[in-house]
Amino acid sequence: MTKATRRTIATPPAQGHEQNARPAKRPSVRGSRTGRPIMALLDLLGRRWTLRILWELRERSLTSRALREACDDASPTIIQTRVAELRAANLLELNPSHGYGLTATGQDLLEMLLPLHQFAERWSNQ
Amino acid sequence: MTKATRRTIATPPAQGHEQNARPAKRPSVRGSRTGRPIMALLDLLGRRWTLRILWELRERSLTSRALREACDDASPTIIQTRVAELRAANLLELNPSHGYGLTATGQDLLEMLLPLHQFAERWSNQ
DNA sequence: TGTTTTGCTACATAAAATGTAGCATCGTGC
DNA sequence: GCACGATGCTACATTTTATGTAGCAAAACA
Repeated sequence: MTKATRRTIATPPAQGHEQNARPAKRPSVRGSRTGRPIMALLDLLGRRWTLRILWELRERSLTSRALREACDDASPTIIQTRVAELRAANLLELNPSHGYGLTATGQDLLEMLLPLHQFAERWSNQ
Repeated sequence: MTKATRRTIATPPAQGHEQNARPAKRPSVRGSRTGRPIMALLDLLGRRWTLRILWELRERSLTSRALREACDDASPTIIQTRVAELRAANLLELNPSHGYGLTATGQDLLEMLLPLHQFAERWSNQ
């Protein structure tokens, strides 16, 4: 691979601390090497099921199994992977009593995504 | 595959017309079968390079090659695939003189994504 | 005319996602 | 104590997707 090397740096791009998460296998984000956090964020959100996971947690926490079911029964492998990435990115946390939920940062992010709901309705009727 | 069957319905989910795009190989969106446009949208945006492509076109049109370079020299195969999907979704169009650019709908969508830039900056400094 | 540039594709290789099964742990009820 | 179910998470073989290189045909220049 001689082109854009992929996913080689930690998440968030300039953090330097891995609080709140066990070591994910690939706790990195493509684009973060450029020093452009937006690229790192777009890469993170552009991975399969990531947006959906955040969306499903928008108004309640879910256990890992419930989250999986909410995501059209996606395979546990990928849900665990995405959840680990999102925890490393400090967007998601595991509360032993309630399951997975958004962090304060994650809620900030989600608020920006909520308008997508209305857009999607318009878009589907075009 | 006995679980969630993937990407079987046209985009946007309820359109019924394929204006503005040559037949993409997979002009469909996972989740659209549920009748929940937001799921279809999250699936579309959650494919690799899709958010990045929209982002790179936020303030100017780009030729296919320029778009590819802007996307960290991603492989032409996937850029063409994503571009075809976005055209089928009526978010992106090809203007023979300027290259690829956002449609009016695409611009609507992008305006919702612009705040991500500031969020990303805060997020990377946490 | 030849030379670029364009949009796009072929195709072999590498990487990621899927689907099934199942492990270890923790709490609850008995 | 000890089943029992639910939880978080993992193994692994198969399928799907992405990558990287090369290159084609058509259009736009020169």
